[in-house]
Amino acid sequence: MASPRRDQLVQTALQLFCQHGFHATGIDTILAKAGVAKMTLYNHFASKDELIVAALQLRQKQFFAWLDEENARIGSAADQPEGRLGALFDALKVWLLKAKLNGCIFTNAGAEFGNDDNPINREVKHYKQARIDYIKNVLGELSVNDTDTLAKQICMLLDGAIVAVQAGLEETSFDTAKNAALLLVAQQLASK
Amino acid sequence: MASPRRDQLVQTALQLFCQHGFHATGIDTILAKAGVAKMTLYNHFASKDELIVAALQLRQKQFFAWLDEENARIGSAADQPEGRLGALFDALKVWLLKAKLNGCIFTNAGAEFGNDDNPINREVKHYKQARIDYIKNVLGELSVNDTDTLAKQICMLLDGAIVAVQAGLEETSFDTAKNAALLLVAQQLASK
DNA sequence: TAAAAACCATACAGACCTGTATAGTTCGAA
DNA sequence: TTCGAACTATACAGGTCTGTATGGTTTTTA
Repeated sequence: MASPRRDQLVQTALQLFCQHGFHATGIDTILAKAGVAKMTLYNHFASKDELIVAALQLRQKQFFAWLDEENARIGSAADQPEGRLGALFDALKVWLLKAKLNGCIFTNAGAEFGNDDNPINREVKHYKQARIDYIKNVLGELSVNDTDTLAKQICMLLDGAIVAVQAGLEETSFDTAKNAALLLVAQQLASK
Repeated sequence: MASPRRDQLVQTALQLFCQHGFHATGIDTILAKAGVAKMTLYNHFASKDELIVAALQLRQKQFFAWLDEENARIGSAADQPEGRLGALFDALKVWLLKAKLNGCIFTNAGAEFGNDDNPINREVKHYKQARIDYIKNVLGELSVNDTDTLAKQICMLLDGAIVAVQAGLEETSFDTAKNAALLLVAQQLASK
């Protein structure tokens, strides 16, 4: 399954899909940039859609690995609930403003591939749910009530901020979202 | 400028773009469904991109006209701030769950057309800003401080909920977003 | 060292895409 | 009734797309 050519393909594909979208990125463009022959691609993947799924899986793996690192780093530096979640938001802002990143690739995939039940959309759903679960876990350590609802609201604020930045509104949207998230957390802590 | 054929084209295009996205919807598909000849299209529009812009403008016009109606209807029924904003959210939920609507077409357009400065993205940005301004105006009547930040946060929650539903998560996401919005408003009112 | 697996380069099939060319048709207004 | 504008129908140019066929080359493995 694993192979240097395959990895090269998936990484290049992910990068190009992020920049230009899925339909707008042709197989030949990916192959040229990756320096891989077309037959090699179709030896590893049955179709372009399979390559897209692999690229989404790679992104998810990268993202949560990065999130674990950041969380560990923050965990030892901030004990206060607000500080911890706030630091996570700050880290996410850096991640999301990374060069040539056009919004959230999972949101973008959902936009491009209709609302039917296909492997790509399943990957999107899986990512969004995993992100909620991750935040829920962080909140759980903070001993807050109704972590499920709160985690969902935080993720909504995050996705909303990404959409706003992608649309060309101010990059301070991330901070605005962060403030809202902290207010919601504070309210939960107060009502406990 | 106005013409029955042109209107038919833009309406049909809007519907198909909503369902299947922009790249995935070909000119011929639109023409067949609209029952219009290809030369008629290129007599009214210089390119497919111009048709896309026209479709986005139509959607924006429809949306704000509908929003005005709902707002007027609500305004006479609910005087309480929470009731009014909550009713708006409930109305938006109905609008957004309308059949065959795959997320927010403006968010989708932003996803499909990179992050360069083109007429399509300008339309997206214009819509997102107009929506913020509208909410800000509603909040203004409620005499709340810092309406700008609050309006942006509410719009983020809305876009986040749309993304969540589009990804296949629960439709109750709208209610979860609504609750968060109401909490944020209540907090503003309390701290005044 | 010999066989097997992975990969490369090129060409191409077949479909679909946007946009144009051309000629005929409907239909309202002067 | 005649002129002109808007529309239709069809064909096609030129490009791009995914995916396949074929045959040669490199690399790994036994």
